[in-house]
Amino acid sequence: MANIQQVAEKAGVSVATVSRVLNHAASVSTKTRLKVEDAIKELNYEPSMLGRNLRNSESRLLLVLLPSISNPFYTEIINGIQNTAIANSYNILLCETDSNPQRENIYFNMIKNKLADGVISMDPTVNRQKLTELAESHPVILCSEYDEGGSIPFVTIDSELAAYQAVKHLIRLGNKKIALINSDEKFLYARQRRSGYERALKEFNLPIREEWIYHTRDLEFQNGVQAMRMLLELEEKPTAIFAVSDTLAIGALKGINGSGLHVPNDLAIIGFDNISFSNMTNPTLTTVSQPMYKMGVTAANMLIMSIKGEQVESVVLDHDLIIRESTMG
Amino acid sequence: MANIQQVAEKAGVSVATVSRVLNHAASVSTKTRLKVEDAIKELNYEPSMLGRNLRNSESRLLLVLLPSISNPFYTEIINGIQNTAIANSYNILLCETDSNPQRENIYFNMIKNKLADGVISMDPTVNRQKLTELAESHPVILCSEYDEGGSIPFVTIDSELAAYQAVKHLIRLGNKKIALINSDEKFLYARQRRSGYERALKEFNLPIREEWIYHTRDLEFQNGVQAMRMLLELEEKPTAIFAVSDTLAIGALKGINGSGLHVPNDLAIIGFDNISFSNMTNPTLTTVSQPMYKMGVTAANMLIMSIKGEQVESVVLDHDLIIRESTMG
DNA sequence: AATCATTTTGTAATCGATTACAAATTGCTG
DNA sequence: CAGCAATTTGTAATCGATTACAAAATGATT
Repeated sequence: MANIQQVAEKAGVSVATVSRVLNHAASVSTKTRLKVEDAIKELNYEPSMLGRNLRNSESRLLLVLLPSISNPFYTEIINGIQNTAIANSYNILLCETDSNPQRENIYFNMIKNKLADGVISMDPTVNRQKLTELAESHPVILCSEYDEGGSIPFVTIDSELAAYQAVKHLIRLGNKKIALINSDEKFLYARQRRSGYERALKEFNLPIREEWIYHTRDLEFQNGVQAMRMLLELEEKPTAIFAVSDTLAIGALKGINGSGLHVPNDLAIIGFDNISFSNMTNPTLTTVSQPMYKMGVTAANMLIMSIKGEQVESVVLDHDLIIRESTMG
Repeated sequence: MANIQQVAEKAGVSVATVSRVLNHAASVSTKTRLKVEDAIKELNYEPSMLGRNLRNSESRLLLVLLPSISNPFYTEIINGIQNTAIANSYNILLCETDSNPQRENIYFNMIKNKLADGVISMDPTVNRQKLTELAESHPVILCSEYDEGGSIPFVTIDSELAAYQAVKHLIRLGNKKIALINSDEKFLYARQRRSGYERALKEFNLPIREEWIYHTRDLEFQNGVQAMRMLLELEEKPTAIFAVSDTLAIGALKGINGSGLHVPNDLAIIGFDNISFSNMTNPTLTTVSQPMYKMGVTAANMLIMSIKGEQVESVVLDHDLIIRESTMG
């Protein structure tokens, strides 16, 4: 791989001139520009990002932190981020943290070391303290999960309201015994969705029963299967389920199918996220749709503004309740 | 962010000594080492990857190219890659190419520019010519999809054999009319799986009928639904389906369920990949299991060896047929 | 205390780019 | 063609690390 020095020699000019050609500086005569361009082509030269970044302190790379790529929820968000990034001549690097602090550290260092210009974090398990610290000197945006009262700009939806509306939909269908399959309430969205769930129940004077609230360890299908198994063993079984993610809801659906009961006739079920698979289940899954692509676009735009040094405001986007077969009993 | 210069000043030593401490060189006296370590802590210093990489021509970063993160097939492979990388103090960056040559280029440049030390490509649509060119001077490993007769080391399974066995299983169950839902045959795996399908049919003297072979554009669920819709409109309908990916098979399952037919009683179905969803469908899906985690581990090990300058040989791993409800008619 | 071997530290070049400033070239005018 | 302004090009410092080599410090031996 040739370097700028060799190009300069071949073209019979100085490295400064080559650099000017590379950066489309106006002050290069057509004649020398052509000479340099020929040399570049002949040597198959491409400028080193490393040298350039070191000098410029900019990489035009954006980091996207996510806990696990196995959750299809992130797919569309990433598309939105990527398209927006590319439109602004940035590129993205996906970083799977596996909720592992050591890995987080590595990626944080990439930011500190100017290997990347900014970061969008979608990892709810990320170390808040460290992220806040990083955000003091580097551009950081939170996407989907955020910090109440924190200082980092975020883009998200109103989880509480979405949960409230979902549960209200179940109540309107005549359900009085509604279970919640929640994830760990260390996550803000989990607390908010529980709160929306309870608000709806209260509004219709339905009791909030602890045994109908199940907390899963992760968001894998298997956790949903497990949750449903527990709920079906109760003396007083629920007639409807609200799960805080589609993966859990699909697991629950599986659990119900396995027990001989029927969805939606015996049990109605609502998920959250509208992942592509939620439309492939039998029956198809009623779910809350987050504007994932738009979230990605918004987060990327906010980050790019932030890199430019502009102030950015947090954004709350709209959601939709997508009614499908699993609540058409 | 402090630099090595400031640490040296604070500790009252030269930058060389600081660098030696950072790299655990033996020739530093305990006294000065402690001084330097104190200074590092006090200044909250972390070495710049940029400066270091520029000098060392090594980044300890591995690139993983994949066409789309929405395909769950890649999830486990990536886990294998990541764990292996970390065990060897490498890190990985996930690069979604979207089968877009421009994006590919960007990531190829990262390699050329020493922003990353090597690349594992899982993208069957990647530009072979360019990749081969890159592989002449940089470590490259192909994972899953590969090049027949190419020079780049790969890790994969025997797709032809797997398809042959899957179709033979359908034949043994008494099926005589077996359809193939294939993807675009520009992909090697698609040609191989078709070939295995045909070998099984021939062996049992069953006719190969073009109208029972459907080619999809992509591997999305929706493509499977569409394929099934076409197959069910045929005058002579198949009694069994072999789909070259679980996503297609799940889509097909959906298409069958929607038509009032029953799996496995009316139609048996086999997928390919054993993605986590395949166990969540109703009925659960019989499928060919690729040793995805192991593929990831193997590919990463091969790449790391290759970076070290060692010669590596291509590997073909074993697969399994996982028999579930969709073929238990 | 002088000598020499060994250990420890420092100096300065290097990686590949960018850019302020200086220097050279060009073009124009009288 | 001298003189000056405008344009074009080159020189050298810079970003932040590593490391060959030189220099200094330490310790052992006589």
